[in-house]
Order: sequence, then structure tokens, then C-alpha cells
Amino acid sequence: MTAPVRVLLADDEHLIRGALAALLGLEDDLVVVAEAASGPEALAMARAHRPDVAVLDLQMPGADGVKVATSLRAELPGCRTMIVTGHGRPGHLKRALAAGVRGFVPKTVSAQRLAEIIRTVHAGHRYVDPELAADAISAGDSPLTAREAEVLELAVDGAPIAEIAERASLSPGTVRNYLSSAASKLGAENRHTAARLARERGWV
Amino acid sequence: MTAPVRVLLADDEHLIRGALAALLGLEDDLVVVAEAASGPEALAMARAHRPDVAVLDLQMPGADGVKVATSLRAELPGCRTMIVTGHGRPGHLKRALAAGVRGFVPKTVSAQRLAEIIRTVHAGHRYVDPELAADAISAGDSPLTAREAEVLELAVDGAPIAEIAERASLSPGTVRNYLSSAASKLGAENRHTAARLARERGWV
DNA sequence: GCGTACCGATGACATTTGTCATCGGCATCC
DNA sequence: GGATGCCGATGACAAATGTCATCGGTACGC
Repeated sequence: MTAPVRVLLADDEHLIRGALAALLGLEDDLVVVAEAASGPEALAMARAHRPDVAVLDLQMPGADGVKVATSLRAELPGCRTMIVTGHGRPGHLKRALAAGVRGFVPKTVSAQRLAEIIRTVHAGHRYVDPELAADAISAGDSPLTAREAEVLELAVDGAPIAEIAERASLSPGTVRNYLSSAASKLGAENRHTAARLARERGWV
Repeated sequence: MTAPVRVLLADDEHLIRGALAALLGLEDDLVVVAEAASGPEALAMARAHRPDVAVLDLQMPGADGVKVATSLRAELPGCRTMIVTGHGRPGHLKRALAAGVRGFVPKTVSAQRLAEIIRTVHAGHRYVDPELAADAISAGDSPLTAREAEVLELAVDGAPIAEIAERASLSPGTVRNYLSSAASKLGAENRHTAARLARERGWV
């Protein structure tokens, strides 16, 4: 028999992380060598334990799963990464794949299934949840330019244009233009709905 | 030895539910008698299996944890309910307690701890996570009147005032007045940030 | 070189929104 | 009965926002 797959588990919800570690530990070809509750911690644990596969939650304090995956890819090329997420937004999948993530699954799968997918990923293959993939395809690519997305992101919390302009170091008029064009591209009536839509689709 | 505590587990994320069931099952004074992935399903399972304690996720399809708890209180008064949540918003805690929920914990606790809390709740006591309790207290009561809250809720997705007015069957001018007064009470610069704040605090 | 697209900005204009004062109706509490 | 507070509305005014045309600059591909 070959050596077991060394797994790193990163999720800020202790309840889930612990439970998952226990369940995956039952599989005799998997061993959880490290756990982390935040993005930076995940990176540190990965450096220290050099896992074969890193299972990362998408939403974590510090740095989200995709950011961690990006760093891991540079630092530990031999470590495969996969993302587990509660609410999968289309754009995240695309970002994740661009970051070299090899597995992308929702938390609605069973632990049994997750174990299989970890093996798949470890073997060098890829796995993307079919439903999330379909969503991503139907959502399509972001029609927004870089600045449009940037400005829209600053608009998500409802800040007035003056504040957005200051934070983006742009003229208020320019900000209004970008927001207007972004809203028009997204078919939204104003920047607030536009920001919400873009966020839903993972475009910001 | 007394009979084990019969537990119902409701969470839409299979990964977590399954893992949790496995971990709690290790405690020899707890037994998971039913699992559910949605609000209505949780109710049905509770009717069928009559658990001692129902552990409900706050966010589930169909009906959220608090709604399920309310129904359970009416139908199965002997069944204690508790809520587990990822992101605990102050207002939810208040709603939950009003619904007769006896335990309220974030998902950052360990399974070990959760098991203890289940026992505490089963024994007839209450348990509220100290940090969530502190948040709830510091957030205080909603300063909003009924209509202000109602209109603010319709504003969360960034709809223009005309649409809000139509959906609330109010004059646009009235809507503007309510939104203005709500925003002022919340210290927000505009209705969008006001809506976000109110939602964060669980006031809508 | 030329066309195209993005960036950053300005000005003008219409529309939407925020703010305030004010009104009548209704319920509640003292 | 009077005070208070919420409800629903209107009008008026100022400020913020959305929309459009236009400009110069830069980068990229053909």
C-alpha cells in the first residue's frame, strides 16, 4: 500500500473543521496533518507540514481560500489545492481555477464524497461540482472593465460617490461615469443593484 | 444510566450535518435520531421521531431555524430547540429567544463543546454564546418603527423609491420620509447604508 | 499607421433622492 | 380632555446621482 494522502484542512468554523477532520481520519488512506482557522494560519501550517492536498474554505478571515491557493501555488507547487464553499458564486469558481485550484465543491456533498474527491485531486485530476460549473457557464464572463469592477467594489456598502472617488483617487465625475456604464452593462437601475448583482455573480 | 438524549440535526450542508452526526454519535449519552436538510423537512422529521433536542441551523432553505423553532414549540412542547449559526447577527438572537429557543451558539465552537451544550439544554437550562450575547446587548433594541423597518427591508436590494412605494402600497413621498428618518436614526448617510446596517444588526 | 478599447476627466442636463415643514387621522397613556 | 407618537400624505427645496457628449492620453493588435 502507498503512503496516505496528507491533508491540510482550513475552515474558520471549528465545528465543521473538527468534524471533518474526524470523518476524513476514518478513511485509512487519508490523514489530516494540519488544521487552520484563517487564511494566514493556513499558509503557515502548509509551510510547516507540506501537505499533499489543501482543503480550503472559501470564506475565511484574513485571506479567502482563493488567495491562499494562489500563495500556495507559488510556495508549494507540489501541493494540490481545493476549495469547499457554502454558497458557491460563479465568479469564484473562475477565480479559483485561474489560481490553480483543482477541486471546487459545495458543502452540500457528503464527507464520503469529499474523500473521493480528495483522492481524485491528489491523483492529479480535477473535479468541479457539476451544478456550480453550470452556474458559472450560464453566468458567463464579466463584462466589466478593470476600473468598473474596482469602483463597483467600493460601492457595495452604499458609500456616496464622493467617498468612492476619494478612496479610488479618482474624480467624482469619473466615478459616476464608471458606475453608470457598469450599471448599464449589468442591466441594473442604479449602482446599488449593480453592485449587488456583480457580487452575486462573483465579478467583484 | 439514564436513556440517551435523542437529537434531531438540521443543516442544509450535508458535509457539516453528516460530520456532526458522526461526532455526536461518539458521545454515548447522545443519539442522533434524525437529520434534515431544510426547514420543512426538519419539522417533518421532528414529528416523526419526537427528539428531545432539535439542533437547527439558522440559515436553511424553506424556513429558517427560528421559524422551525416556533413551529416546534407549538407542536412538540417537550422538544427543546437550539440554534447553530455561522454568522450570528444580534437581532437573530433576540428573535430566537422570543421563539423559545434555549441554546444559541456559533459554528466556531468545537463538537465537544456542542455536545456539552446539548446536555445543558436537555437538562432544562439555557445557553447563549457569551460573545453573541455581548453583541446583542451592545446592539440594543431597534430604534425603528414598524413601517420604517418594513420600508427599509424593501430597500435592501437597492430598488429605486418608486418600486419600493409600489411594493409597499405607499406614496413615494411617504417612502422617502420613512427612509430618511430611518437613515437618520441609524446614523447612515443614505438608505443603502442604512439598510445594510439594519440587516447587520438583525433589525430587519 | 490606423482602428479600437480602456483610462481619466469635464461640463451640461434631467432625474432621483434626502431633508424639512406641515397637515389630518388615529390610538394610547396620563 | 390633552399630550404624545405613529401613520400616510403633500409641497418645496437642496443635494446627490444618472446620463450623455466630448476630450486627450495610452496601449494593443492588425
